[in-house]
Amino acid sequence: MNPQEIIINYARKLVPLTDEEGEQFAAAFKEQRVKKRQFIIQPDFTAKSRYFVLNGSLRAYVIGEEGQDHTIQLAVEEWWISDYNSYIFQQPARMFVIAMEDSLLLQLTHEQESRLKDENHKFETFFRMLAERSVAFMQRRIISSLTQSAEERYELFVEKYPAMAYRFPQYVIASYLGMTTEFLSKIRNQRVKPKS
Amino acid sequence: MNPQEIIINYARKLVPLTDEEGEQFAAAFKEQRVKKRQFIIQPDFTAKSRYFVLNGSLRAYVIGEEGQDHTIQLAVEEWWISDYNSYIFQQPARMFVIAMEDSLLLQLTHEQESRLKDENHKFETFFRMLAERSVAFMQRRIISSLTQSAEERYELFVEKYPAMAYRFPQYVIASYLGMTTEFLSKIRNQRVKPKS
DNA sequence: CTTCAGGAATGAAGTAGATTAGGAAAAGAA
DNA sequence: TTCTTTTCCTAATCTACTTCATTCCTGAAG
Repeated sequence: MNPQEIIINYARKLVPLTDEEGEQFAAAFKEQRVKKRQFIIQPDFTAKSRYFVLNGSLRAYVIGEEGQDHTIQLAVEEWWISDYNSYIFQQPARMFVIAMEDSLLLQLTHEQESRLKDENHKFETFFRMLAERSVAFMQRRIISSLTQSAEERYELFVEKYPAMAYRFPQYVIASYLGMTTEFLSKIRNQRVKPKS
Repeated sequence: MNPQEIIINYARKLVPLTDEEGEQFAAAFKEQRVKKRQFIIQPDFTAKSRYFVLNGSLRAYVIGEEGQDHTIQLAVEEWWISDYNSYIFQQPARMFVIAMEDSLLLQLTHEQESRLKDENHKFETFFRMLAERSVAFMQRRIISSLTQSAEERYELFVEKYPAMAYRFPQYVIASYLGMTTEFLSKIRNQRVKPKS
């Protein structure tokens, strides 16, 4: 499947599109290849685009006071990534977004997205649904952080996203789940051992 | 200002509406009075509506394994509240939503919202923007929970929402910020003392 | 006025998870 | 291959925060 087909297919999971609408939608995106460790978003610059991952993986993070990094979002195939606070309000970003592997992305600029939404009600609906899904996703993450222990959060994560749990290095998972890499190491090895 | 004017005014902060469109928008809502401690959403029932607060205050929370409650969302005048995971996907709720004071709400059912979005592109835009703002808001909360200590989270909260910080009982604020009421008490009293 | 319930304060003891510091593997790069 | 960098592990110590237990405070209801 080529990139255009993939993004059209994806969009059709949320809204029905004619072939013509599909093409119109896909035409708003631009393919972008990024190499491992390349940044696509950096603090103080406004995030002009959001990105859809065709293949590869990325990570959004912020740097805390004492230099530790905290993973805000992860993305693999068929996920979106950006600094949304920056993208939505077109304000300077706080986050880094970096490629974890050589990746192929579809870039959608804020302008192109606006144009799409103006052109066709269905595209507006699409982005509304996308945002609502993010809300639901983030709410689950907030609930998890409020109600669960580090170990429970990790188990839930592995259960829901087994592919991610081994694709990203451990320090990334740990900082995504809000714990240190040392502690995650402990949890992982406790889980394996019990062969009594 | 009457309830209709308030909600129209509110909507106009996000999208321009003619007087006629404003009326059409407001007509989709139904006023609802709730008394302190009354539930408007309960686990296992599907959240049929979302609510806009005209006056009063509400709180959404989940009950953890050991019976502690965790505040997921707070709402005062001009805020919205519901169990969004339930509302958006029309699935059984996990949360309680309860009135903290006698309150006056505008209820918008899922059906009425759908009708609005179908009738006029502008309403679809409105709800898209609402969802995007939630995304940004929740992202900030996630960042705060990952990067800040209990004390820092509280200080940020007081700074951004000073009105809420004293309107809600302390145990509510504490469980919203992810700490115990005892610990918040300690933080508060440390902050006041230093008169050296 | 009491009585009672919801909420807040305080302090002692316990613990989940962080920090620190060491080194061992993987995995790239040369 | 060898060198370098990145990632992971182990274990001891430390601390931010929880738990538990008790007392205090306030306002509303009788």
